Amino acid sequence: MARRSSHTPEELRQRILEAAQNIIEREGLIGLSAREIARSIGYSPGTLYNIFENLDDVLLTLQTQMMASLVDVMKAVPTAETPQLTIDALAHAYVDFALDNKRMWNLLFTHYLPSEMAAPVALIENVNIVSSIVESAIAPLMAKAGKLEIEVAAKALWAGVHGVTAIAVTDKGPTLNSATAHAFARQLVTTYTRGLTCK
Amino acid sequence: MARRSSHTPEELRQRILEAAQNIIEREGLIGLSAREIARSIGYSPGTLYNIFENLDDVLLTLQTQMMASLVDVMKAVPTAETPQLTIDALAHAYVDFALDNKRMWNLLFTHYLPSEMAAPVALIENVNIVSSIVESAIAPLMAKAGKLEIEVAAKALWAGVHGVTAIAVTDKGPTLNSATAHAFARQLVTTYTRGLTCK
DNA sequence: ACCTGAACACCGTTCAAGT
DNA sequence: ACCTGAACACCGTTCAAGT
Repeated sequence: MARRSSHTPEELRQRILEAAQNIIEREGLIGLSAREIARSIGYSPGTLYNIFENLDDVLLTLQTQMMASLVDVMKAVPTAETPQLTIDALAHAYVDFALDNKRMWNLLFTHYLPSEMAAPVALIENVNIVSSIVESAIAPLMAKAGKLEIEVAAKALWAGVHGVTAIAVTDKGPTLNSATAHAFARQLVTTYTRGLTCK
Repeated sequence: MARRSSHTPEELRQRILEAAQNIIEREGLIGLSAREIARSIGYSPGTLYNIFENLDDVLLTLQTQMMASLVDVMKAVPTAETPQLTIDALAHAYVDFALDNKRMWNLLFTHYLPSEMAAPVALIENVNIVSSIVESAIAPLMAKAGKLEIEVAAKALWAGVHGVTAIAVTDKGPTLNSATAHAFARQLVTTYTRGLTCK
């Protein structure tokens, strides 16, 4: 039986990705399965494997899309009056993005690829773009520093903001959680940038 | 069949935990299954459920053990000549611990509990102990600050160190990875503490 | 009391066979 | 060309039955 083609391959691709995202949002990674995706779009399990290599490929595609959205959000942050304010705005946008997409954002960092599978180029490229946005924002505070020094300073700070976010989204503690994430990110950014500019 | 009792319940408990840890170290969370644990200790799958509630219970117990080791490591860090050096040593110990136990350390933060299951008290307690160790180390730098202010400053910094570690252990980038983690943690600690003490 | 192993309701993935 | 669905080799978990 077969050849229903009520959907083009691209449509099918999108429906699979949407279905996967909905399942993850609803039940977390534990609830996700190839068969469940197939059920929810009304196709047989085999169809998934005509379009994607396997379930990890679906997840990897979702991660890539997510990272692209993050880059869009970060790029849309306007340059503020001072570098400090720009960095603060970037951190705010980053935390917001994570809080708005907790489960999917988590996916970006918690799903370990089976080692045979390489991360897609687009994903790595976008990680670098996020880095470079922060570097551009931090550079004016480090007039005398070299390129490498700026890169290190930016990456250390951003890893820090990432850590605040990572702990906040788990909502496990009474102190650092979703409700207070922005304040903690600001504390980190403020103190760190003061440390950079202060002798 | 049954009643072999070549092992006491406590022995069995330990063998299950060890087996689980070995599987995770070897194949990651993906390779872990109740049946695989049972096979590797030479018991039937059902036996696992005499000792643990389910597989998540095994994982949670492993997380608790891991967190207890981390606390031991952090407590063993001696107070150095200056608060900055003490904090740096604590960060170094934290990063080292994570690098020495990459997969298990990851477990501490990446395995989402099914929401019906509460984190064990011992686990939460130990998270608080780590916090308080950092707070004690940072307090001398903030003589005029209140208790709450110190807590926020310590938690923000530690979340930052955590973020550096989290990105480093994935070994995905050419810049911030296992080989450079210590340097990035130091950069963060140095700059942040300078920001704290500098007006 | 302790342990088994069959049973149930699931998985991911493949691929011959249908239209 | 596209899709199916049976098949294979797995899961987690339960629980009657055995010693």
